[in-house]
Amino acid sequence: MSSGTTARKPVRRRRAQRGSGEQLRPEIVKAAKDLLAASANADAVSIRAVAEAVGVTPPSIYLHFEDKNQLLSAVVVDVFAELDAAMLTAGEGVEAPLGRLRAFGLAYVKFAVSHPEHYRLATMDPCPKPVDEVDEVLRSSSFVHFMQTVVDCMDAGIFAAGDPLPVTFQLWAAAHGIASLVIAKPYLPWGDIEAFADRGLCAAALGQATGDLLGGKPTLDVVAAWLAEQKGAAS
Amino acid sequence: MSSGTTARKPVRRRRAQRGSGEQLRPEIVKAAKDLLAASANADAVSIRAVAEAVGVTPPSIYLHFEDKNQLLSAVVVDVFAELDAAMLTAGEGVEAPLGRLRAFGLAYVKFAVSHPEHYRLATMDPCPKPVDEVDEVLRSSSFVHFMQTVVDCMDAGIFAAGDPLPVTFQLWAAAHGIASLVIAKPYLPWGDIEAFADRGLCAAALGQATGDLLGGKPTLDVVAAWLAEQKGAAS
DNA sequence: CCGCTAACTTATCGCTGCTAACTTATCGCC
DNA sequence: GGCGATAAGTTAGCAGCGATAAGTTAGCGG
Repeated sequence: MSSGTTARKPVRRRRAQRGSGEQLRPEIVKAAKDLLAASANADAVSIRAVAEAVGVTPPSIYLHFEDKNQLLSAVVVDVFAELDAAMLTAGEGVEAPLGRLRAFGLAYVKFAVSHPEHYRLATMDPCPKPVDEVDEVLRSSSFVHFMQTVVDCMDAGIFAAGDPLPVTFQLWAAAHGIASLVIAKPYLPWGDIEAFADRGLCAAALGQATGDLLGGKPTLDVVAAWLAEQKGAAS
Repeated sequence: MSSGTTARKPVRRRRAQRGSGEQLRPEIVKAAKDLLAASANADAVSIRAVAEAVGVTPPSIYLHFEDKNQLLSAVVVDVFAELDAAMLTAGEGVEAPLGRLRAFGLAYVKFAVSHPEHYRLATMDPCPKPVDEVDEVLRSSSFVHFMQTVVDCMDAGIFAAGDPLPVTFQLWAAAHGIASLVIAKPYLPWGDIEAFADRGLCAAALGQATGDLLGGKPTLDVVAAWLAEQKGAAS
């Protein structure tokens, strides 16, 4: 009877058409992603929970993913695509390279704060992935777009010309530091998070540019002297 | 027979003295910490594994810790103490405030890279902790020492005088960004990690100081103009 | 209508965190 | 020495986890 008190699965999927077994896969990924977003702690995303959300029994998951890590990796790919879209939207129509860099960074942090569990999974969890993850990261859309903007900044004379990769890493680390710290310790008095992020990102870019001005790798004395000089000139 | 193939526990602790049940607690923490350091993935630290390492049965753990999270929290406290010690050692004898700041930051990143699983547990895992964790973080030794050095930098005129907390947060985020990203994506071509950290930390400090010079919260135009001006003056 | 097989299920294993209930060693005390 | 009291630690077991082996069912070609 339909109103039974047993915990029988309420909704059972119809079996897929003969050739279209693959249609279940994206549904599984979406269910896992939604489950991750809905529950604060990541280990609430169990194979069993995902299976029930999709309306299928747990072993069916393994017809589409080798193990749980592969499923989560698929979720991560999805998350990165979403992040890239958010960044592109934020940078749309911003002509100045430095402005676009800022827009990207702010969008990055904003995305992380809005989807903390997704961001945590994508960037903080020890996710054993396939071999060529180097390429997967370095060629991901968001990273490529970000680095291209760094190149634009170099062309505009904002950063010293050279290999954009280290600078991109530095700015990425700055954005990630803000995002991950705010996510990991949300109870600390950060104040307005967007303002905090803006200040940190601006400082990072400014610091990189200024470091270039001082000759790439300035000694502490040079930095201190320069700061004193600037301070004197400003007053 | 003593050489049987059964998985019988090889070492069984002697029962503790009557009043000294508490002596097991630090041993449990140490075992958990060592286990975490030895195994790459954090969930290899199971109650059963810890119990066996100490030479005790699993339920005995619960005589000293309410649950697994409490045990891990105790490990985190230990880790933070170790981090603070490392930072203090690194800053010892460095008189210049900016130099001490740099020494602290480098020691911070170095510690994180040397003890990735410890650092991950302490700063990246969603650790449900007791109520007043705000105080626990803000009054932890390492944070206090770090912020004091920021104050020293303000007194020395390196940073604009004011509330040291936001600046400390910013610099912490910079250090954490570098540390956590290097830990999370160790396969990326960071180059020499200490150099990368030095550059990022220097840039962060420089960026904060320069941001102050430009009036606290400069607009993009001001920043771009200032950079162009500096560039012109330098050439 | 039949057999093949893709798609999915049932049943189960070994593991986990955790708990209830039991045992044992050590203590002060007589 | 013997004796309860109780701290310290055990055995046995629960529910839930990821994962697998083996069975079942539905749809399609012939």
